[in-house]
Amino acid sequence: MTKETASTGTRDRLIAAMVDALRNKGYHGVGISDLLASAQTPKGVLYHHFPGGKSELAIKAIEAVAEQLGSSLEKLIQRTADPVDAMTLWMGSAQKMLEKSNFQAGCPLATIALESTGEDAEIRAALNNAFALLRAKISQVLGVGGMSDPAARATASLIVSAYEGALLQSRVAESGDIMRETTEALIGLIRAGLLKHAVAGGRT
Amino acid sequence: MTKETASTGTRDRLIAAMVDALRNKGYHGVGISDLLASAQTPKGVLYHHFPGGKSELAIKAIEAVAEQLGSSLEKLIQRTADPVDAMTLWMGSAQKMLEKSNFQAGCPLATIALESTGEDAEIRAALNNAFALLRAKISQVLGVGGMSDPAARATASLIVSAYEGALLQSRVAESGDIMRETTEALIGLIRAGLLKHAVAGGRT
DNA sequence: TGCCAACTAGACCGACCGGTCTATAGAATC
DNA sequence: GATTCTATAGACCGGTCGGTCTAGTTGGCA
Repeated sequence: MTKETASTGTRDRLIAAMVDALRNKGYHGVGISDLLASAQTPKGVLYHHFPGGKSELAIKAIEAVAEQLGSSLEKLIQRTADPVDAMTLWMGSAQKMLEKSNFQAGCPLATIALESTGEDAEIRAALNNAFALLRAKISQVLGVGGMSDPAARATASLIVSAYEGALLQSRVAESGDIMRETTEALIGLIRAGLLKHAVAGGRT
Repeated sequence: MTKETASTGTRDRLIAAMVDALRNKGYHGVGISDLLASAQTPKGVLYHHFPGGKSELAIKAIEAVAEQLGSSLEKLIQRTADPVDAMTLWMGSAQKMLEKSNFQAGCPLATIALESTGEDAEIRAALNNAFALLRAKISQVLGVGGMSDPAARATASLIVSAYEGALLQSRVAESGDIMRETTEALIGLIRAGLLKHAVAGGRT
């Protein structure tokens, strides 16, 4: 899909600008001119690389985020023995990014997810793929940690939900407290649940 | 704050239109003309009732949502003996609304929360109040259920996070599955946690 | 060297954005 | 009955939106 021509640079810069914008203001919050300015690019270039315009750029940005998010999650997992520790680190790193940006930069997927309507079918599909990938990766980790398949799936959904919801609340609170509390409660409960399973032998 | 004049009707209709819009498209996704059309109102009326324009209307809408959300949560609590059951019902009712709207109507607070930037200080303050109220109400319930204060606070943060994150994912998936899984995992873990505390006598 | 494609560059456009302004209708006050 | 205040009504405005179009520039290849 990536064209591998001489100047992938401009294209990548546009995608990066869109990702950044999605993090900070959302899809409808950015204008084309903002994107062009932050990518240091004139207008024609955008429609050369993305004939579908703003929405196509957004889709490519979503796909790029999914890819990057997936691979960074993968790396984290390989580096961390305990899956629950890995999840704690994951939440922590998101919080760190939020705090470093002075509570501006959230998840690039979340904002456009809420802005999208039923008519934005392609955008929603890309987002759904991204979230599904995220859940699958986390679910897989939990499975390795000894959780049954349906339990791992459900817990993965909870983790991603908590992640997004906590980022959202921390952003408007302009404080990391909510995210810290959420992580603490989530991880605590998961550990307690695992312990109980280990003791009770998995009886529900 | 409410003026109690003859025609609060128009004012309320505008607020309702904004709440609806925030649910479905977000703040930047709606135009003034959309709002006026769905409230069946000419332009001058808006700036008569809300001199601050679109953003003031949004703030009033957020406050209205907070109030309504708080009181419906209160009612739910009074009707439901077990606090954890109440939370299950709460998640369930949000899911029902989402499904009934064909996965268009999410939480009116979440979208504008992510769209807002540091410059939208008043909007963020209103949102932060709303979320804080939500967490406080839930925390209080959990306290009644026998949880220690810091644990109740943290768990309340987790519940609100899970609620928002699950709605978000379900919306783009156009399926209630994620929300169902999230609720299942969340409630299951909380029950297990309570059980463990009851058995172990609260040792962490 | 000449050619062609990919890419860069920005002037230009109609539509729509949020917001202001003036005019009017209706109720309340004297 | 005149006046005043609140509310309704919509024409109007400058600015910005996303998008199109044409012209130049560059690099690879025959």
